[in-house]
Amino acid sequence: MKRDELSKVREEKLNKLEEKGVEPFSNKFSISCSLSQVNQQFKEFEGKPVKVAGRIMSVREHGKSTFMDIQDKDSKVQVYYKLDTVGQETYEILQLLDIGDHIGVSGEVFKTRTGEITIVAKELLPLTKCLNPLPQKWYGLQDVETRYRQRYLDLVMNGEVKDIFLTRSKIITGMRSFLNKHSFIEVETPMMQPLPGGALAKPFITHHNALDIDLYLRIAPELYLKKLIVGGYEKIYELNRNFRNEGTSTRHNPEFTMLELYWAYADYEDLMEFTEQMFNELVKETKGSNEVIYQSQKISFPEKWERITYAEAFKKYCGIDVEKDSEEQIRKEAKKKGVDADDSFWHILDSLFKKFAIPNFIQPIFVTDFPIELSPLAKEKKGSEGKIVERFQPFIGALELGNAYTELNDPREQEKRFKKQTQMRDKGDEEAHPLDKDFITALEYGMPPTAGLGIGIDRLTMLLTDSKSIRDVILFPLLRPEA
RNA sequence: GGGGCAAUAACUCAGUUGGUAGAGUAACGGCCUUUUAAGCCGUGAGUCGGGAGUUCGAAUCUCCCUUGCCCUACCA
Repeated sequence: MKRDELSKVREEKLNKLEEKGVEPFSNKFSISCSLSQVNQQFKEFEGKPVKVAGRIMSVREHGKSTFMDIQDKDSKVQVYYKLDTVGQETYEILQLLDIGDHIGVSGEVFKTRTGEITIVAKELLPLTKCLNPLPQKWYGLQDVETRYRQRYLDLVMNGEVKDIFLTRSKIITGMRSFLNKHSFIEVETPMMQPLPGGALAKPFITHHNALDIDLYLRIAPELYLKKLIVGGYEKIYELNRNFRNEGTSTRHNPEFTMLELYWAYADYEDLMEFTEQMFNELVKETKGSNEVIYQSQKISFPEKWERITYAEAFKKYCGIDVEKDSEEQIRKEAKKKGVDADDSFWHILDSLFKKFAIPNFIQPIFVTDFPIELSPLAKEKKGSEGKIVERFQPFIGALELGNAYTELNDPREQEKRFKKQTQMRDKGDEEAHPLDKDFITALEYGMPPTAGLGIGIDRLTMLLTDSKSIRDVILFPLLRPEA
C-alpha cells in the first residue's frame, strides 16, 4: 500500500476522533510515574492506580479485549483494556488508535497469568495522533540513510541508538564535572572569526552584512583561549563545536565537538597525567569498569598509560629513523610503501605515520615529541635543537582522540613560525596556519607557561559506545540533501 | 577526487539462464475477553532509485545520472 493511502486511513481515524469529541492533539496529560518505575517497582505499584503515558508500539486485539505495548523514554509496559471495564462507546473510540499514537492511560497495575506486568486501563485517551505509519517492529529501521535523515524514527524504533546518545550525554556531563571539580572555568569564544586559526585545516566562510566582512567558522578556539590565559585566567576550557571544510568519513564530520582546555603553569607532562585521570574516570562512570570493548578488541585503561615518542614509533612501525635518515631516503621508503612521494616532506611523514603506526595503537597510549614543522603553536622541547616540540596525542582503539602541547609563549618565536607557515601557504598549502597579528600582540603582553589539550568528543563517544562510524554518534550527521 | 558495493510495497527482504512482481510485517474487512513477533479466514497495495539503450520481451544485460555505504585520498 502506498504511503499516502496509509496516511489517509489514519487521517480518517483522526477525523472520526474529532467527530466523537476527542481531541487528537492534547495540550497536557499529567503522569504519576514513568514506565520504568512501574517495571522496576512493580511490588509497590501492584494493585494501585497509576497514570502513565507512552507511544503505542504494538497492538494485539482479541475481539472484546485488547493488549498494547506502550513505550516511553526508556521503558515499555503492556496496557490492557476490555469492553466490560471501558464501555462500548470508549471501546469504539479506542478502535481508532494506531501504532505510533501517543496515549495517556489511567489504570491499575497487575500481572497477567503469563507474568507480564500490565496496566489494566480504566481510562485511555489519545494524546497525539501519529499520521504516518511507523517502521515495522521486529526488524526496526535498518536503512542507514533513513536512520540518519529521520533520526527521530531511528530513536523510536532502535533502543540501542537512544543508549548511544545517552552515553554521549554522560560523557559530556562527566567531563564538565571533572573539569569543574579541578577548578577549570568554562568559557565561550567566537565561533565566527575574522581569521581562522588554532589548527591546520580549511575553514567554512560566511559573510556579515552589516559590517560587510567575511567571517570564518572556527576550526579551533585555541588562539582566543590563549588570549584569556594572557588575561589572567589560569584554568579554562571550552566544550563546543568546530567546523572544518573537509570531506566526510567514518572518523570525520564537518562539524564536530571538541574539548579544549588551557592550564597555566603546567606543561604537557602534567597534562598527560590529567588526561589519564580524566579518561579513566569517564570510562569508569560510563562503562562501570576500566575496560571497553571496541570493535571486538578489549581495551583496558591502566592508571599509567603507555608512552612512545614519535621518532620511536616511526622506527618501530615504519622502519624509518626520522632523526638520522635523509629526506631522500625517507621519500624512497615512502614510495616503496605506497605513500604518495610527490607530496611535501612533512605530509609524507604524516601519511606514513597514519598508515603504519596508528593502526597499532589499540591500548591507551600517548605519542609524544612531534617534529616542530607539524606543530606551529607548540613549544619546543629543551635540548632538541629546535627540532621537536613538547606535544602528545592520545590514541585508543586506533583512534586519534586528541592533541596537546606545552604552549608556545614566546611572541618572537611564534611570529617566526607563522612566517614559515605563510611560506607554505604561498607554496599552495591551504591548511598552513595564517599569520595572526592579534595573537602575537596578545603574546607580547605575556602568556605564562601554559599547557593546552584538545579532545575529540565524537571520537571518544565512538570508543565508549563501540561505534564504527562518527555518524552513529552525531544525531544529525551531514548528508547531501535529497534530490 | 578515485575505486568497490547497493537501491524491489509504508517497513524487513526474496526474485534462477532475460519471459509480464513475491513473502512476512504494517493497513483494511471478519472471528476471537489474559495475549505478547497472538492466532485463524479474506482484501487491497509497486514509476523494481531516475533516464537512455540492446532485445519480440528488461527488476535482471549495457551506458549515463542521483543517493547511500565501505575503501582510498584530503583532513590532526
